[in-house]
Formats: sequence, C-alpha cells, structure tokens
Amino acid sequence: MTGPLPRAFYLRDTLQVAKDLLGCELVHKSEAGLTSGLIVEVEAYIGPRDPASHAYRGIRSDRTRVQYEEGGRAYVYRIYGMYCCFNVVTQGQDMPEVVLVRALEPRRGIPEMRRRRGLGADADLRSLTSGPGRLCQAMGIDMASYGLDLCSRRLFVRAGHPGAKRDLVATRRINIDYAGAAANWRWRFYLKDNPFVSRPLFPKRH
DNA sequence: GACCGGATTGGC
DNA sequence: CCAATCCGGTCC
Repeated sequence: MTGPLPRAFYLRDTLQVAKDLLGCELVHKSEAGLTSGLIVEVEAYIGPRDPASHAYRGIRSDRTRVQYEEGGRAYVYRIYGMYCCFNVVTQGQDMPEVVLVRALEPRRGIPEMRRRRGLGADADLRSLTSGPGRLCQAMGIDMASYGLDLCSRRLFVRAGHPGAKRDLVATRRINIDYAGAAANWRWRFYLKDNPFVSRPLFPKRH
C-alpha cells in the first residue's frame, strides 16, 4: 500500500498533472472510516488566463486563497449553495492553477459512501461518485477539507495501477458555456470507456 | 447594499 | 425542463 504522492508531483504543468491523476486513488480518512476511489475524470482550470477559472484575472478572495499557495493542497468550493467540488492545487506559489476531480470509481468504504449519499444497498455504484458534487458527498469532503495538505495522511492521492491511464480522452469542459472561447479548450480528461465517467457523451464535438 | 448567476444534482 | 439554495463577484 503506497502512501501520498510527493509534493513534487503537484508542482508541475497543470495539464500534465491532470492527465497523470487519472488512474490514481483518492483516499480520505475520517471519523466514519476510510473511503477511496480511482480518479477517472478530471478538468484543468489554469489561473488568470482561463475565463472559466475562479482565479481569472488574478482574483484573490477568501474562496481562492489556497489556489495561490504551493501545490499539493485541497481547493474545495461550494456550488449552487448545496454541493461541494474538490480540486487539487498545482504549480508553485502565486500560480493559481487547479485540477477538478469530476468522477471516481469507488474502491474502499462503499457502505459508508452509500450512507453519506443516502442511498440503499441496491443503488448503482455510479450514483455514488460519478459527478463532482456526488463524489464529495460520498467521500465526506466538505468545506472543512478546504486547504488540507494532500501530502498528509488524512486526505491524499496515491499512485494507481500502471497502465490504468492508457486510453485517455480529451474533451471540452462541462458547464462552462459562459467562458466564451475557453469553453472549447480540451482541458477535460477521462479514461476511455470507464463506466464511472460522469458524462461520457459530452460535449457536442471532441 | 443590491443584484445576478453558478466548474450540480435530482425530480417532474 | 427546472427548482433548490446561498455565497462570491460586480457594480452602484
């Protein structure tokens, strides 16, 4: 059982980190026990020059603060007033770049995931962790996780099976039509044919 | 201080 | 298709 990926993993080109995260295992240890899942879908949000990024034009606020810290920390934000989304901070200080984790393939603590999601034992596994809001709920990741160091043992990513990221698909990012031309940048990556990807058919064009 | 809308989800 | 639900960003 390998431990957390080293800091150096995160202090790199964000698109490269995004792709390398596919097939790795996201692990969360909480009072309720350990839950984990393989990362099968991600999106990159690359700072001041990305109109879809919360840090577009260098916005600094209580929400984006951790994006400006050195990579390897958790950027968690609340969306639509009811869900949370989990991101990994990349690059060095004052480079507000992140990777959004959009879907997991459940691995450990599946009964606890079902409980947190309010679903019965008969629920499809995909309904647990396919989607950024769903996976946060299933993993017990919330605003209390904001800024957590991913190089610690509480919330971290560890290396996956070699070869897991063989067939990688790059598409437009989801639900950022407001971002103009950036909506067409292919900064969403997922594992081909993986059934846990949140929206395999999106977008219109690859 | 007001207003607008969202990196989502689930129900109709 | 659309409501839920509230906070961040913007502009006055």
